[in-house]
Amino acid sequence: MSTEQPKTAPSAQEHTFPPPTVAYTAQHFNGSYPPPGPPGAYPPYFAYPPPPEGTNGENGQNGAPPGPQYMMFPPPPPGMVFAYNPTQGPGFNAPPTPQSLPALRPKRKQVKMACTNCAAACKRCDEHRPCERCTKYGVADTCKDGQRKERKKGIKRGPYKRKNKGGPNDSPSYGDRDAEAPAGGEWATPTPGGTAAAIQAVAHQFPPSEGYYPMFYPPHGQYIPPPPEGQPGQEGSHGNGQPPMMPYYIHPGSYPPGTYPPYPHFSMYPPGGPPPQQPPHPNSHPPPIQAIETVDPKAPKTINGNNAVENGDVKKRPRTSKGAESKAKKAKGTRATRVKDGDATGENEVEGE
DNA sequence: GTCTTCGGAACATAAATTTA
DNA sequence: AAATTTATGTTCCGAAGACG
Ligand SMILES: [Zn+2]
Ligand SMILES: [Zn+2]
Repeated sequence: MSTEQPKTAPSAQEHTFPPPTVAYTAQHFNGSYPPPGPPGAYPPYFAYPPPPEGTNGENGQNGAPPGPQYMMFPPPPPGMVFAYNPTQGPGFNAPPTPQSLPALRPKRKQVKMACTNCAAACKRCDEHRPCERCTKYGVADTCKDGQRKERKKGIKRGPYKRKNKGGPNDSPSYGDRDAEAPAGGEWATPTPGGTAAAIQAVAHQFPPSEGYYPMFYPPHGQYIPPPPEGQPGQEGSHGNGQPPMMPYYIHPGSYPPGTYPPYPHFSMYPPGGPPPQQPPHPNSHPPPIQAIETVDPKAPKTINGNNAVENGDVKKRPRTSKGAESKAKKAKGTRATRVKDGDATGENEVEGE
């Protein structure tokens, strides 16, 4: 893979599944996905680290990724998610590629230059003058373009790190919206309302950690209820299109050393043991289906699962008193002059008034 | 509840660096 | 020269405060 993020991808063992606060629905998975059970009982997907640099994934032996049934290979294109197990790629052949899905989210567009009022208010502007917002607030007369200051030149930088684009084993990071389609065509577009679209929605809810790719299992199999509490979960195998095709946990510690990625050991239950409670009777009626958007315009920030508020840490914001937006009050100095990092030599000032 | 304010993620893109 | 990476300055999302 390439592209951004200097972060270290967690190992398969370390990977934790996001909590399935499910919104993916049975109807999108032909009625058998997700399997019934308490929240958190099943991971929504499997994730594996990408193949190490310099390997080509031919046989799954030392240093190379294993076959398609275990490894997403070829790795999913950026911002894409495979709807099914890939069945084709270097080192193996089978029916055509699985369906891939377009980037999860469109980029936010912004105007080249916001008017001073909008900039001060940190609100969306448009290219009209007066802009819509100023008109709405009755300050059309003060709707003017701000002035973008010139970037400073002559600043020395350290060496650039190569990002190795287009190498034979290069595959972009999941969520990379800028990646190009592979030679020979475009990314497939999911049928709205179809399984692929549903999976896309799932991917949206559970973005994989950096360096990981999501892998979803289609509901070809039937649901196999978990064994009674205290009993070990049934091991699952797949790859031949056989059931059960449902989420299983990857068990750590069962990897042959020296292989990559380690052939995982599947279980219905997480390494910690079976889920605390029994699911409702599997034959009971499925829960009500809610519609899921293929592309949610406002989902939690970031697609790559970094950033955001760390631990529910809420930080207080100092308040300035009174302000006026709603009327033809006063639009002050542009907040756009805020300087985030105060280490630059250049200084800037609010241009008074 | 509505409205304003603003922290900081997301964007856009020029400058610096590397490569052809 | 072009291609690529990085940094800088910006926009504006979304949620915290203010305020009935
Ligand atoms: Zn405006
Ligand atoms: Zn305006």
